[in-house]
Amino acid sequence: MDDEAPGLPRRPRADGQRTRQLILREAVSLATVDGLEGLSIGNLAKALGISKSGLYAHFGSKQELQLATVDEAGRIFQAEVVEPALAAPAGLAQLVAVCDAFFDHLQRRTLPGGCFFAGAALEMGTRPGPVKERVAGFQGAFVGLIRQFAAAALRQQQLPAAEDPDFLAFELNGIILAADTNFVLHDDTGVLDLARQVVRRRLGVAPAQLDAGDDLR
Amino acid sequence: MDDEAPGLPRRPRADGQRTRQLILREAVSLATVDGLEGLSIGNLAKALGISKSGLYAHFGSKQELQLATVDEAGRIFQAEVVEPALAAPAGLAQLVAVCDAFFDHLQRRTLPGGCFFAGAALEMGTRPGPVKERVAGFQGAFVGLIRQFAAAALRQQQLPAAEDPDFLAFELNGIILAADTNFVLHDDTGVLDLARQVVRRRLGVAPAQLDAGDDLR
DNA sequence: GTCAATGTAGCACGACCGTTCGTGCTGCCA
DNA sequence: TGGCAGCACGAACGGTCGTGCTACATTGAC
Repeated sequence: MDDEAPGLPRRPRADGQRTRQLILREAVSLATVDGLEGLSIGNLAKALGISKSGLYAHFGSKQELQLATVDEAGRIFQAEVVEPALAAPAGLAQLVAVCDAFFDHLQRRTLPGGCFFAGAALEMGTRPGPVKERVAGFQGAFVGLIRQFAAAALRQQQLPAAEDPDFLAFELNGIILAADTNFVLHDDTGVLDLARQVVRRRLGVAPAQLDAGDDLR
Repeated sequence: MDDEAPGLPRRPRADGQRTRQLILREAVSLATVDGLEGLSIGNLAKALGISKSGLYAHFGSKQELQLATVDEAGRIFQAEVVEPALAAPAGLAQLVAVCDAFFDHLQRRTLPGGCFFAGAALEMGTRPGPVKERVAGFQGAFVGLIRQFAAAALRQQQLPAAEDPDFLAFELNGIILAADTNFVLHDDTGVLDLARQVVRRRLGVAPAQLDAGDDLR
């Protein structure tokens, strides 16, 4: 992931890495609003209160900044969506949990422009290069995770035997994308409630208590 | 749709309207690659072999160009997706037809960057203004159309009575978005075959003959 | 405590952005 | 057929883009 050319012994200082981390957090946020390509060095530096060249010292080029931003977005997604799902019991519950974690992730508004990867996938899909490949890698890994959950649920006979893990993963990924698109477009949390119900109805589990015990407002 | 400020009696010439049409077609194509915001006057003019100012005579501002581009994309979508679906018999067949028409639309590669509205919705969702509103209008109308088809199929008892038109429209819209995202990202027509199967399995109709009689290559 | 490495700033560059201007050319209607 | 509005052009505006360069401040290791 964070490979470095071994010929250049770059030994970053402690505060430098802290600044780099702050830059990347802000970069992920801005990228969900302006896009990964529309993310500009000047805007990013202004939002952080540092100079363009000060920022530029951390990343040799805009493409390196984009790659590091994708990785940072992956870390956030891992912490906010994947890990909560992995904490759920394997099988059908995990399948529901990963969708709910995604909807919670949106509702929490960690990122101002919705899901980073949904936007980045459509934006970079038409721009071949290492950035697109990295985005595609994360997206493919996530769909693979859902398929893995679905296969486990099938093995535990918590789903009809006629179900197909690939089909199911495709559908659930679609529900997730539809939720993100409609949420971003209409800024209405009711979309997320609808999505939660759709997931449960599709998987044949009992509807959740949407108003009990969640402090997501 | 094509409203004009009534204070200025603009009486366009025939060749002017033809040029304007050529500009908009190219604008829609470029926008699916560079995004609606990344679409630049200079690039568009260069692609058309005309000057920036010559192009600018047709649209007073970039926003007007964007609005007209969204409308043109809507016309293309209407002709390529909606009208073929409307030609199918009402009910379940229409529900399948609208999805198939969308997948065909992608496979035909009318636009180089996949579905215009899928990209525009995610891109403009974070940018309030008239352009976002117009995109949201088209997107909402399309989901409404799917729901209408679903309701008709339910009325004709071609679907289980437990199905809900809103839920179904949400799911099918999701399948469509997943198909577009994966197709754009991986440039693999196999994704579209998978999507066609997913739709049929979900709706409980017989699998299509994917290789018989379609000249889509 | 010294010193080299690292972090940040300021400045400037060429290119491109959206936009405006002045100026011809030309299809259309009176 | 004359006149005029629509069309297209080249040039230029102020800004911002990504990207370099140099200079100074800060830091960590010896």
